[in-house]
Amino acid sequence: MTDTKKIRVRYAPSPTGYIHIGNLRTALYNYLFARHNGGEFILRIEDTDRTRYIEGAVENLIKTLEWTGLDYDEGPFKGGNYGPYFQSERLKIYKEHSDILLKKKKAYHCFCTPERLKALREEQQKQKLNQTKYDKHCLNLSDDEINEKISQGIPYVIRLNVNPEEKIKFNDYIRGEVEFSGELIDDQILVKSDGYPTYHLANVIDDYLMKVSHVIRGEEWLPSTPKHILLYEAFGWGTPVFAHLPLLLNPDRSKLSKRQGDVAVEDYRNKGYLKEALINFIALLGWSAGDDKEFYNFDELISAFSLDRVHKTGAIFDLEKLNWLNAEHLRKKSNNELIEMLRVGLKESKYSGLEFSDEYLRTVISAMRERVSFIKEFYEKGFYFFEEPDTYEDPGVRKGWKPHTPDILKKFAEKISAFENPTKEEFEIALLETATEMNIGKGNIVHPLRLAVSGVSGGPGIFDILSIIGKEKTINRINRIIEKLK
RNA sequence: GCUCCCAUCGUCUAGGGGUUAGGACACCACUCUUUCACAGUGAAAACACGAGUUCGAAUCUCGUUGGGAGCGCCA
Repeated sequence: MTDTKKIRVRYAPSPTGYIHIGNLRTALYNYLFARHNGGEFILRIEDTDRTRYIEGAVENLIKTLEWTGLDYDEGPFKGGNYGPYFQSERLKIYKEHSDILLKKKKAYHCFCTPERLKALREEQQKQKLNQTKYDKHCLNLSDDEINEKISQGIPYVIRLNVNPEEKIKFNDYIRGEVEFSGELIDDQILVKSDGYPTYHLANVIDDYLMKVSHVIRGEEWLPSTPKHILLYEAFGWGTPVFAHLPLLLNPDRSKLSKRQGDVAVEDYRNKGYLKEALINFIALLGWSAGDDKEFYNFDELISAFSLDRVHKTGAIFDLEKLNWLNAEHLRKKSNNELIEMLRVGLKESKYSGLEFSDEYLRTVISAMRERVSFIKEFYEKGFYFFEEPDTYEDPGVRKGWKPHTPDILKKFAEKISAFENPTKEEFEIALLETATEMNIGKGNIVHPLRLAVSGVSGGPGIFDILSIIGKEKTINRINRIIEKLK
């Protein structure tokens, strides 16, 4: 196997407890890129911050990822040839590699206390220096001094030794050539005093060892990419292709954040968004195939996706369009699929104690499917299919309810009593006859009748509603509204 | 503040030297429907600004302005 040319990408989240919607987009683009090109998609857990350990976060992350359908080829609980896939289990590897850097003098021990560092930063800020960065205070410690301090148990970190003279240039797949001056780059901490690597070190080592060909990540990493390049160079390794994705934005164009709405994938899941809609939507936030197609299923995305057509501008996460897409995807579902989904929703609703036949739900679905964007709307907008209306929408009452309306409705109730189990057509006949015999327009019956059976003034065709709820309930509800509006 | 990135309707975007600057969401109107929705039709809505290159810039170059991100023993 000529592994070297194989496309391998990774999604490398840190286990914060949930997946940020922006991270899902990053994961999706990695996934689509891999699948489109017959490459591999790796999941790696970046859990090197012990202070942020959250119980169950990884499981939750994987569960959410599974829900979205982004299946990975290598990763936690699945394995692969380049594991382990938890960074916390790769400490030995990082140690070996930081030793190499130390030996090559590309990195050095630093014994400065956090207090000194803080004071240094403040001093530099006060002097209005362009950049606050480490002053290489510990760079020239002799081997003896270093060993002495280590044996005394003085905590230390390992820093990258950056040559300020150097210019770092690289070619970003999405942005083209980007150049940084070495004098602005800090002597980045590579290994923390607890012995754990920082993101920068671990990320570079893992991407190299895992043979990652393309690093596709958010734009927020662009400024620290030179550090990573320097690291690849220090090890004498070639660099992967970097592709920095545009950010997902709040409505005020700042980076998408909690403060301004839901950012966790599970929030959207809990709100009843379809994974198909969410995936479709975020795929289009920063990428387009170049045509007018907007509705995609998963396979269509895989075949249409190309990194070349990812653009550079951040995109606002616009709920309106997501809602529309959700409705579109929902309407594409078969009745049987919708029955299943509706049953799940019903079980979590206030109607959980009630029993409904598939046949009943099917009729409700046909009546409502053009009117809903979410599953829950079947029983929220169409509550009158599941319970008696208790209140009556006010504009409907004021506009349609006249003094003689109760008589009209009573007449209609009489008419339908004559039928055993009236069909939609028979309900219609009953209404027609009522109108003729009382010499009134149909509207005088239709609207109050709708109000009586549903409590609201909008919804499916009146005869659809009547035939779904049936004769008994219709008559009961007519009597009830007459009583209530007396 | 410094570094880097970015700039087409309100939003997502197409278009990359010659276009009536196209589509979608949202909004509005009309049609259909005695309701609501769906659908259809239509309206309104954008190349941030200034120079330069060119016969000709939304498109190429530079600058300005604006926005964003990053500057941690977080990732």
